[in-house]
Amino acid sequence: MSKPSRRSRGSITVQDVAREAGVSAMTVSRVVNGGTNVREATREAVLAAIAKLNYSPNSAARSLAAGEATQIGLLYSNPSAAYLSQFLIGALAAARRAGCHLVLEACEGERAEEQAEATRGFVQTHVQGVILPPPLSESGPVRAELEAAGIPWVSVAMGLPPEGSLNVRIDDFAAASAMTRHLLDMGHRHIGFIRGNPNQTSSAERYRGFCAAIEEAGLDLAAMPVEQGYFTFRSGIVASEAMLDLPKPPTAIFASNDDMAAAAVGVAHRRGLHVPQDLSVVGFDDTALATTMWPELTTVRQPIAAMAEAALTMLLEELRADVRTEHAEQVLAHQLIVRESCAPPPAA
Amino acid sequence: MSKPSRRSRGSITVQDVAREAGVSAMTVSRVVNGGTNVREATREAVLAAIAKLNYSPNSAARSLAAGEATQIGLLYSNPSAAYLSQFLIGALAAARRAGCHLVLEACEGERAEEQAEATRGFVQTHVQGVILPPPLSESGPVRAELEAAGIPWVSVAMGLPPEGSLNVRIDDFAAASAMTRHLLDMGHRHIGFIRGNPNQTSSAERYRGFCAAIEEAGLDLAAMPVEQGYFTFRSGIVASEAMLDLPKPPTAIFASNDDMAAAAVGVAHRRGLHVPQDLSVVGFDDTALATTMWPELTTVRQPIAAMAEAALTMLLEELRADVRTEHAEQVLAHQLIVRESCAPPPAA
DNA sequence: GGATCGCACGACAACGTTGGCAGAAAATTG
DNA sequence: CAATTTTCTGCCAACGTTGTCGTGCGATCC
Repeated sequence: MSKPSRRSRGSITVQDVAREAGVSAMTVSRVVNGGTNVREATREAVLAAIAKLNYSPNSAARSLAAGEATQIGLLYSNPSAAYLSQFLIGALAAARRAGCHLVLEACEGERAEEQAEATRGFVQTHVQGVILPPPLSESGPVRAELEAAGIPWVSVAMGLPPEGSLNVRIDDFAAASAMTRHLLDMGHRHIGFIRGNPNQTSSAERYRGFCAAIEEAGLDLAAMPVEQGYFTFRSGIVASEAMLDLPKPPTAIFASNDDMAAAAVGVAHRRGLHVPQDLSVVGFDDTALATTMWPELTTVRQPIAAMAEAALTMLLEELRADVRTEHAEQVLAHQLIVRESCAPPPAA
Repeated sequence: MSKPSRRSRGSITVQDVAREAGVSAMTVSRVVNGGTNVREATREAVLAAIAKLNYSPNSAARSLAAGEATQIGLLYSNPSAAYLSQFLIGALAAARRAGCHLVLEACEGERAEEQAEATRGFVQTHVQGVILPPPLSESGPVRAELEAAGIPWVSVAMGLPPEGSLNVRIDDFAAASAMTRHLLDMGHRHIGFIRGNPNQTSSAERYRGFCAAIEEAGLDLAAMPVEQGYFTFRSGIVASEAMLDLPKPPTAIFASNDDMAAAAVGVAHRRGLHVPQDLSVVGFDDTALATTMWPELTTVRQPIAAMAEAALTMLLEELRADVRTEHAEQVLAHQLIVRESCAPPPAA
């Protein structure tokens, strides 16, 4: 007579599987994780038992026993909603696989003190590591605070990460020059560039990529109109207005992100310019905005979810290896997404 | 000489706190959770010890010992990115508090078989409950599959949830009539309405709210132009074109969501109409889009994150109480957000 | 004033898994 | 074929918490 345990959830445990397969619980555990040093016949028996009982390991027990990191912080700010949701999807997938919890903290303000404050929230909640999506990946106060607390972090999507930091990114430089070449290939010779917020190194890298492609084509960089933007829709309006007010406006505008590109399209429309017939506009990021406008935007896609996954994985590896690794950097592939906002320049 | 445990993470445990406070571990546990049957003096001693040692409970151990639900599914589809990110933020906050994991599953397709397939993914991963944000909250196949597997679920943001279901929502009817009254108060007497996707009951509720406000004002409902939309930007373009092609176009357009409202603004601009001077446009949802357009959109804000939190909390309560509760419904407050896309009708 | 009650608290076991070790089995070698 | 190595497997304890039950103590009730 086995009296049912007081707190039985009726779930299948390693013990059940072990009994079914005629082995010990430890062997089941070995098969489930990695599975070194298990005879093939044994492994198959265990796998069969797992399949038969439809066993799935209890992640709480697992992380308790293994003593692994369970709380990973994610500090976000100024969330381009589209970016954030993709990022969370990727991070959650990796977190579940690793059996760890994601702790979100919002950091709205731009001020150093606000950022430091939000970071201290993490220190108090005992997160073992932190993921920093842009733009906080570049925040001095945040990083100083983490450094002081001895909490490792991974920066995501920095343009030019400092040596010795953990980071995941795309090659902003290469992506921006590829996009510029796309415009050049279409025949544009007078291309305006709207820069991104200078508080992010990716802005500089994108600009550098633009410049490199222009010069490589043998054109005069100084002749290209360049305006300063701040990644916001509003700043894109100001920049585009300035650019189209020029005596000789460009035939194409390359905005450093989609929001500013959308602004450029809006400004053009209000001036009676048709996009892309009269003016080509391209963006960067491929957020949801790129397809909720007309015409749909030619842009650069970042593999956001994959970057978040990579960041979390990298962070966990760092935490598992108790020795501080010197430098881990991962550069993921970007993709040029050609849609309808771009055409050869008007014949005139 | 206490020899350090082999797997010590050096973290503070209940034992440490208990020693510090001169009580037993169990008492610490009681203080931390609820804390019934603890003398005030003891409680204070424990709290002091907790503060001193900066203790925070290990959630893995907690959920293991308490045997609580640890995997909650979240099936999303067609994510308006802004909606999804807000939703995830809320769900994650609640999940962490409860110490449970969020399991995401994407369901892209519209077809019944695809939806059933995605749902079966949950059944196999042993999630104990599922949260269904719109539009899947209304999906027959998904619900049938969950019903068959005996997995409880919570629907979020249905317009008119069926009796006996767990759900969290806002009052779409009231929100839509409030918005309509806002337009009426501004002096509009000829208001066009773009309906939402008929596969969601919230579409019908919003339309009902519009109708009620119109009739309450003593106006002729039949004189108001109504077009069918599908919550997409594209469908909004088609509907707005049709509406503005009318011999007597409306002075205001009420779109059932922000995407379609953005489309209406775009169409107006291309026709040389100024928003809001020549045409007022209002939306619904207050997604990020509402502020990345010009003029910024007057719309209805749903407390998305709060709804997600409420849904998860409700689901966990349902799971904890092993008896199936009959009916739990929670209606959260919406908010009318007045921005710049709305003005009195032109004097003409 | 003794029996009873209720409250506060502690000891112990259990949750489901994995790490360390030791023992058994198989493979290799002389 | 015996000795030795290597590969495989099982036992026990530990991870940090909470549930159950029992004990001690002061208050309450006749």
